[in-house]
Amino acid sequence: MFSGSLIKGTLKTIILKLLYEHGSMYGYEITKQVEESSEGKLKLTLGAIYPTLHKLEKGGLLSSRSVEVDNRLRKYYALTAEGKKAAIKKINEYESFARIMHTIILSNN
Amino acid sequence: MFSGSLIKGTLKTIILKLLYEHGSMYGYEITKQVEESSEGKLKLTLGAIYPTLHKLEKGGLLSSRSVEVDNRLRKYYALTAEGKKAAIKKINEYESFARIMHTIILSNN
DNA sequence: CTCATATACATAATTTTCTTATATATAAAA
DNA sequence: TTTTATATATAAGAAAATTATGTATATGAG
Repeated sequence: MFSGSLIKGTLKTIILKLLYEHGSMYGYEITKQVEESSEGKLKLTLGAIYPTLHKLEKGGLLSSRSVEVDNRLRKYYALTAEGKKAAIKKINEYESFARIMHTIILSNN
Repeated sequence: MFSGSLIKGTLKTIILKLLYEHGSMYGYEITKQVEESSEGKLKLTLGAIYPTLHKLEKGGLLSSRSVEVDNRLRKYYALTAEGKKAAIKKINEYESFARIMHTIILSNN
């Protein structure tokens, strides 16, 4: 589980990407999905997820609808048209950044 | 130049890695090196570099010596024995994190 | 000769982003 | 019945960066 700080700056990218692929998800589901696809190595904290979802919605990138399941509320989020553009942009930015980090981290000079 | 936030959490790793490969460097040199190897795409701010170098030194990972060159001070930093261990650890952590991000970001499900 | 740019360090104020703690509530399993 | 899982929300605090500011020398352009 990393020293922690590496997750910083990538949370929005992860959320946007997951919603881009899955169509619509709720907060708790996002943490479970990441935990699963990382084989338990990356655990997103809900205290970070929820404020970020709210912020993205306020910024017009997400829309939400609340659904009652088993007497519990679930708030499903989905990308708006603007959100889809932002998702693609963020993913490209991450790829570009990862390439640079690869150059720095894996070079021997 | 990324939305900015992606650099967060990777600064220490970058510094430790560069010092690991170059033996010893000064703050300004680190920013130039990163700018060059990223083809101008990644610019580390000196307002982040200097406090981080001080912090790493205080933490025992770096040692420093000041050298006067052209009537200007240069503060060269190098890894301590502990710093070398930390560098290797940080690099491994980054690689592990990058692998997970790759799984999440580049998957279609 | 002066002004912008480059070199070189340092720190303070602010902002961004995340962690940890707290709160509420239902349901199932031990 | 108490822990674990599901599900959301927010507040306090810490961590890490950006932006702004300050000092100082050197060089090249105009």
